[in-house]
Amino acid sequence: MQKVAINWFRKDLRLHDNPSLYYLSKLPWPIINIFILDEQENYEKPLGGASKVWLHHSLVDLNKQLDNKLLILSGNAKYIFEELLKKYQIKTISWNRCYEPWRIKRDESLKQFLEIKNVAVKSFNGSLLWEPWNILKKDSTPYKVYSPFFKRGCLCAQPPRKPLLAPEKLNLFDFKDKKSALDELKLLSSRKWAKKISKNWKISMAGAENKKKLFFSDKIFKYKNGRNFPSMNSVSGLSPYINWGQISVNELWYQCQDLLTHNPENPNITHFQSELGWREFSYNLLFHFPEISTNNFQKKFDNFPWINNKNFIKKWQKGETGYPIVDAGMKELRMTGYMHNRVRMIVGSFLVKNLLIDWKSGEDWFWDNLFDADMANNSAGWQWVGGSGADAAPYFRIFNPITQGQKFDLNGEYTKFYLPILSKLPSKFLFNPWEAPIEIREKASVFLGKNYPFPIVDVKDSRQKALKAFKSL
DNA sequence: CCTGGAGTTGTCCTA
DNA sequence: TTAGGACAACTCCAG
Repeated sequence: MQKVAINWFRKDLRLHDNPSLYYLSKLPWPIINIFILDEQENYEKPLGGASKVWLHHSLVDLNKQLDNKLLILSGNAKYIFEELLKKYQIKTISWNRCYEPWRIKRDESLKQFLEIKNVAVKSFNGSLLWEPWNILKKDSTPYKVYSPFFKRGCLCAQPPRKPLLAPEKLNLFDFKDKKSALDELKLLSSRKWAKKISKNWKISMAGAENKKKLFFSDKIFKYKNGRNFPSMNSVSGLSPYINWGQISVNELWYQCQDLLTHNPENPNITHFQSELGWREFSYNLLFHFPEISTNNFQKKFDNFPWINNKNFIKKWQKGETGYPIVDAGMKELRMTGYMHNRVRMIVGSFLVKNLLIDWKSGEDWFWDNLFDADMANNSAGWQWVGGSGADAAPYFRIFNPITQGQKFDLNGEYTKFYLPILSKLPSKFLFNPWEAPIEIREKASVFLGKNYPFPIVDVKDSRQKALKAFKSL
């Protein structure tokens, strides 16, 4: 039997700074590169629609980079490896670690199974700057507050791993009896929507590299403040690439370190690093408190009197709440598979604190529609917005969608782009069109209840209701 | 065990 | 028009 090594690609779809692949490239055996669509092993949260679209294009690209020798399969990983063991003498199987609770469990039992079969199993850290089990307080319990987690925990720990280069030479095993092609995974179930949301993205390693270059050459120097303004395009936009590993956070981290040597203590650069720190924090929470993806972190929220009005959920999803900044955000999500961070907070606050809908409904919708849908970030983010999370926003912090619009979308560029129907409205009324005199609305061809909805709730009333409900906990 | 300071992202009212 | 304080109290964390 042919001796081989297997590199199992998961959420590390890149050749550079890939510890697992790098390791195998130094061994004498030809490498079978494999990707397994294993979402059916995660009953609770199978991949969302947008994630599948991103994955599809990513796999096309990765396969190309690997000379068309990527083996793409779908199903239960254990059975798949069992089959491969019948055909090959597998010396080593190696992968980069994932941190979702279901994967940790699955990988553990898989490791045992493979070791019994005399396969050497290796796993590496390819996606976190610090391993969650290494960042603990002095009493060796995990952190629950971001600032000490990052400042004391991360920054005082061993510095992150330095990035690796792509292996110079890869001895790729030519897998002749490919059974499943990418198309059989049916990742593009709705081609029309898939096409629409992919339009603004180059979903490939080259696309990732471009976006990264663009960010580091210029945008990062306005990051700290610019990131608050959705029309400024000052955010990195790297999250989907980070999610699937086309970009390595270690590379980002050390690129920041490099920049910092020429721009010491530049607050824009350190701010971006601290955003990477938030990702670490989310993973830290998910690792130490795996229930956060389904349960309120603060138990008292289990008694919260949510009003799970289905009609409101629908309107929120479609961007028909009557609050332009909220609706624009929800349209951005459906149109591009992405939403600006500032707007994520606004639509999140609105769903939870004005519509009184459980954060899980929001989490589900984001999971299905975001290219960067990531279990750790998504649950931690929503619990933060909802007030039920670790170190969450205090309950009285309720965003006002009118004020937020006026403050962060000053000239309405963002809102008008996603809601062209409002483009002729004077900025004074852009975020509260129902308060505009009827003549002004008519002149701008805005007909409330016809081509743009009336607000579905009153923010003042609903704010008071939310405050009361939170107090009752 | 005790103590004190601090805690991503806001809003509203009042003077 | 603008700046400052109230909003509530609790838990986390380090010394």
